[in-house]
Amino acid sequence: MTTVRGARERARIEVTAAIKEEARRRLADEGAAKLSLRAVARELGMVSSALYRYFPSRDDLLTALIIDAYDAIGAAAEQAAEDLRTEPAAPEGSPRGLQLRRWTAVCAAVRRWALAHPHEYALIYGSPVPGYSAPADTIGPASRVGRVLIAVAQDAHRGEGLARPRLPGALSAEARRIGGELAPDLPPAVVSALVAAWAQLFGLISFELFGQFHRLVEERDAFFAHAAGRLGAEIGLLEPVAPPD
Amino acid sequence: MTTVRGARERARIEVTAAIKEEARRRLADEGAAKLSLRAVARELGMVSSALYRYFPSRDDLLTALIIDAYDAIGAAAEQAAEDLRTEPAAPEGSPRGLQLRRWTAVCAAVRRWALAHPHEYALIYGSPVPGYSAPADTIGPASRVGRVLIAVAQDAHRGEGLARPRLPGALSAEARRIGGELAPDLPPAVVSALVAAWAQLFGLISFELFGQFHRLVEERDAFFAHAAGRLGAEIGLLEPVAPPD
DNA sequence: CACAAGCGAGAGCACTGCTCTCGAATCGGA
DNA sequence: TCCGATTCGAGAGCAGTGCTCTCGCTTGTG
Repeated sequence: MTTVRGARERARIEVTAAIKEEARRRLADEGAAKLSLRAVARELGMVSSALYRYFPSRDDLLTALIIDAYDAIGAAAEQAAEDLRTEPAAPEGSPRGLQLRRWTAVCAAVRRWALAHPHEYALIYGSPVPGYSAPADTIGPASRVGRVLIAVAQDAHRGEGLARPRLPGALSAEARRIGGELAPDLPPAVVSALVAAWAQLFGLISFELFGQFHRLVEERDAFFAHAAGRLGAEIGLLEPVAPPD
Repeated sequence: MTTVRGARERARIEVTAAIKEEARRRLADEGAAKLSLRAVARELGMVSSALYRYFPSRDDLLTALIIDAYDAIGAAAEQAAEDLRTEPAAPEGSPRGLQLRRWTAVCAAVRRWALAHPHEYALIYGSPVPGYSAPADTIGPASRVGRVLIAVAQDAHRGEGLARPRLPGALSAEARRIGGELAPDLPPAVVSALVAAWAQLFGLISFELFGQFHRLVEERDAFFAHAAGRLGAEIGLLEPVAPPD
């Protein structure tokens, strides 16, 4: 990619990384709202004004953290999808069963990352920060998880097809437009269901993480796994055999 | 309820209301993170220290706003459910169809309130504020929307029943526990689906409100209506007639 | 080698949440 | 009616914040 030209540039990269690292640490301790540039600088043994050589404002630091967080949660999702790209050991289970397992595995990986990095998750999927509107740099990384979900749906569709009821007229055109850019091979009904499932997935995670399930849902792993499976069913990833009775 | 005893108490109530009103105004302008007690006090023509007679800290002011917001969005949901308690004009449509319409109407009302009060919505369903853990006063108001969703499901179940596939073992006991407190008459599978649908509903709303649908979903009313209908189907609120082919 | 660019340090400004003290207004009981 | 107690607004003050500007020192480049 970009090559390091000299000692100055190398130092700049290292200091930038150290600032983000320390900021992430303080973020995990006290949350985004209490994250202060001065405290980060103090902890790094530099004076606050020096930090402005690396990030022009507090919002720019937060933006960098947001991009990193999107990348990290996207990488977790991609890794989970990659791990199940081919049938592992057990030979039983149809290809469609495999894609459903992939789907729930991706959902579980996203949730796992969120539980492990609650404040970074809140940074990207909680309320947008003060008067802050996402700059263009974030939209790429922000779509990584969505792209993984699309890829799983595409693999399943290439396998044996995803059947969904057709959509109301207005939505059908909309779904065709969305699908045209992201997944031209998928039926509009699947595209529409995918977008909804994508949002709903983060609804489940956010409610768990932000305390709405407090004293309500206890068996959270099982609850989430089941709900993720239902989301998969909603986009057409059905279990191969429907158990009779 | 509580009666006003004298001029002092009446003044206190009025000033408290004025502070919250002004705080809400500034909240809508600049978001929760930039809401400052001093600015509120300044706008009200009082000195900042005087404001502490009414709210011991900034977090307490935010807590009051949170409770009000939960109450407002809960009231919006309750109103929508009440409006459709009995079949309006059109006589066609089975009772189950009515409950599905009630369900989507409640979802739409919640979304409408969120779109009209984005910052207040972010306050309650966005990231929890700085190191702030919800005090006990909020859990009552926080559950109003959920209770409305439960009530619609209960009315539908009393009508002609809600059929849901049974749950995996671990979840069945969990759903029975949850249902025991909130809706003893509902089958565990419905309870479980309700909790998931509740979280997923706010996933849809949050993604729209927090900009994740930017340049992705354009026909948002139609998209949401359809997704809310699918959520209703997920708890067993099926359309009376399944269109063949 | 000289010039320019990058960098850290320090001072400073306007702002914040919050505390404390001090009078004035108000209330309740005798 | 009066008087002590409570409540309240005003002001000063403290520690902390984001951010700017200036001043030298260091480092890379022509």
